[in-house]
Amino acid sequence: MSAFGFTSHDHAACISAGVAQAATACQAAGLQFTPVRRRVLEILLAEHRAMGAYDVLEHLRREGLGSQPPVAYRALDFLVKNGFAHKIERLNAFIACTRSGKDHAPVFLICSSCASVMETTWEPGESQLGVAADAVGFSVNAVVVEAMGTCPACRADIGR
Amino acid sequence: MSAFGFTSHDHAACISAGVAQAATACQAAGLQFTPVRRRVLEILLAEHRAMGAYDVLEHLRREGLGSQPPVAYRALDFLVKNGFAHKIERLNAFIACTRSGKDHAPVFLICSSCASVMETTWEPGESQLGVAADAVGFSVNAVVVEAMGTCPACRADIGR
DNA sequence: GGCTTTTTGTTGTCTTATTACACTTACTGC
DNA sequence: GCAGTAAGTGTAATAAGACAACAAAAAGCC
Ligand SMILES: [Zn+2]
Ligand SMILES: [Zn+2]
Ligand SMILES: [Zn+2]
Ligand SMILES: [Zn+2]
Repeated sequence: MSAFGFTSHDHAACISAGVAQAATACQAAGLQFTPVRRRVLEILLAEHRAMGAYDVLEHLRREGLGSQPPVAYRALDFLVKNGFAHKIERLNAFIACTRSGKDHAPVFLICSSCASVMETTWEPGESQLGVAADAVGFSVNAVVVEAMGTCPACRADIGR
Repeated sequence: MSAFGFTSHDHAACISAGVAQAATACQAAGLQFTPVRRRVLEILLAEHRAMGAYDVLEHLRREGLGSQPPVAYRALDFLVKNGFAHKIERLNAFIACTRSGKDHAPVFLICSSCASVMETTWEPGESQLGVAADAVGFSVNAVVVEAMGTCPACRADIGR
């Protein structure tokens, strides 16, 4: 059982679709979707939670796909750079992108109780951010929005 | 020379005002504004840039105010917890708050070329974020918005 | 003064991330 | 197919960032 963001869904399909999507995108862009990279993406997709690089490495180690930190970091860098995963700065952790393919400004809702993460998007242009940036002559490349809070499941637990 | 955010200003006044502001607030709240804490705030205020905990520690060390990491981390934690400074997650670094006192949702414009940071604010409620969070039953406690980009000064340098 | 709470000093350790270099695999042009 | 080049992997070592734990000192309180 798991949650897409916080709502239930067909998670097995969710994983295979994510991998297939990435495979296609790599194909199209002439990128090498190597075994390690594929596996790391699967590992991230397996949980809608942020995982530390060393958590990922632990999986790889058990499967004989690599045992030193750079193996995990390199795969994660690849996934992040090409938009298949995101880094949650606040947690020093990584998560598979659920809107892969589309160019998007991600927003993360992070449960501080169970560490599950939901990804959504926004339009930076519409906000005061764009206005404020323009006003001082700052040109924005990338925006990170991370909201800490409590997910529905954990709120229910607290109430119980 | 320096920049308030990215615009020029009376920086000496900017520092003393920040410290005085914090001193008053601590007084009022019954908090101890100890020498180390004061000094760390001054160090942060001295530059409108994000400084790592170990950068701060280096200053303290030279001034004989402490030499071990916990000294810096404790002072920084105090300042962050009480709203006199913020942590820039993206940089693992800290910056003095320029809107101290007011309860605010900070937004940071971070220059990836020179690491200067400008703080501005927004209204989370008005945005899609609040809407999206409400829709899935997620309750938001704190929001971090960090925009990477290029500040006016660095844009000028590039153009040159 | 005596008691409690807060802050500081210090040691040690843990987590996260990167550098460096040898080696292998994959692509490219012929 | 095969050299030459670019991209990716294996491994060791180390840097950078952060915190737990405990003893000593200082501040607040009665
Ligand atoms: Zn799923
Ligand atoms: Zn939760
Ligand atoms: Zn200033
Ligand atoms: Zn602030």
